[in-house]
Amino acid sequence: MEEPTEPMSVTEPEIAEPTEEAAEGWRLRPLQARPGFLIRRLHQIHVALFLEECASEGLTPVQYSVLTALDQMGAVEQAALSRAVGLDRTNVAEVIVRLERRRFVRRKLSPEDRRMKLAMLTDIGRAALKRVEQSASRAHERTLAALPPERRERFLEDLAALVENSNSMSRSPVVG
Amino acid sequence: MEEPTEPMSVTEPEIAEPTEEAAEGWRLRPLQARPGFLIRRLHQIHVALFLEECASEGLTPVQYSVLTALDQMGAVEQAALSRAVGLDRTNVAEVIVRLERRRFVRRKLSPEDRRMKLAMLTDIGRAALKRVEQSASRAHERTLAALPPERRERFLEDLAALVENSNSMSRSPVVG
DNA sequence: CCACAGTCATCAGTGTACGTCCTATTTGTC
DNA sequence: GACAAATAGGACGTACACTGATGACTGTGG
Repeated sequence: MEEPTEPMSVTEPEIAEPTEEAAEGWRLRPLQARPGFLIRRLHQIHVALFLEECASEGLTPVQYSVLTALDQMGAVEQAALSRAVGLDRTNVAEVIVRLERRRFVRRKLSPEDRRMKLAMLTDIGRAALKRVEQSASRAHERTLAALPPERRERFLEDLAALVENSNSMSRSPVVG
Repeated sequence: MEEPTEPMSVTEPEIAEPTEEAAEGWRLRPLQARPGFLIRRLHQIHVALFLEECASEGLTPVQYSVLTALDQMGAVEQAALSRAVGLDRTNVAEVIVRLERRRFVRRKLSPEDRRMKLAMLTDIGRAALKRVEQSASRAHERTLAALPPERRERFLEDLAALVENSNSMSRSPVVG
């Protein structure tokens, strides 16, 4: 893939001030080289890869996350699920509804606290999760394929550090 | 990329060798350490930071991208804009409608090709973009704040490499 | 000159993500 | 036992992301 019509080298002499650059010089970069843009694109790409790999089961990345979390947690209320997967709580509710329609998930009122509806995997859901795991793995693999293995680990560490550092941003910090 | 060489037994003995790990053992990691999860979270976080920083102008990251692209490109049709910002074409249309409602963008039929509606920045839009750029920069800065400066550059390179490599995934590959 | 393939915009439908306001239930406190 | 605070879930509205389908228009080839 060639350069986008030579967007004039970003590494020009005088912007070399690391402090300036780091501090707030993002607008000196072309749009396509800014962190927000790249993160959005990589997210788009991973979702596309995931959907392609998991087309047979028709599961989205988020649905897969919810199923995985339920598999690990057993019967939980939506709020706990929300914290575990870093999903907005209203969104968790919607995802659960979809999974319930497909009989992957069942809900029942908690006997202890009648405010709660506990969600849990059904056998059908567990089987679907099992079937899809290899595909999900391939999607993850393909997402990182461009990086040599030793660079991947470091990339994931950086990713984790950034997420950890700003975990409290976005309504649903992950508490797991 | 080579094949995952078919580990075949899904019910493998639970412990993984490092080689296995790299190849396709993503499901052996906790959900919260998998690439897809981290990428989704970082995207959530950046959006939240961006919205917080740019609350005064009420612009989203995508709207900012579209304004920036229009500023650089002049009057363009939606399809070209879609390719430039890596946004789905139907989504570009929606974003343009929102920006048009706020008088940031104007549209007119192309005199040459009456299939096209050319979108362009208004003076109001240009002024808003100018006002918001510092805030957008801060959002970018905060997103990467956890990484020491020398690590940031490498992280962005990796990010760019991954995006470049899978650019054709997702309906809207970015063409320079 | 007309049929046809390709391009551009739009519409309808699904899913993710978040905010805000609202109700039901539990719990802490008096 | 009454009542406010806290919490779970639901309802509604906005924005992004993609698929598939349709209609308008263009530039060809026959």
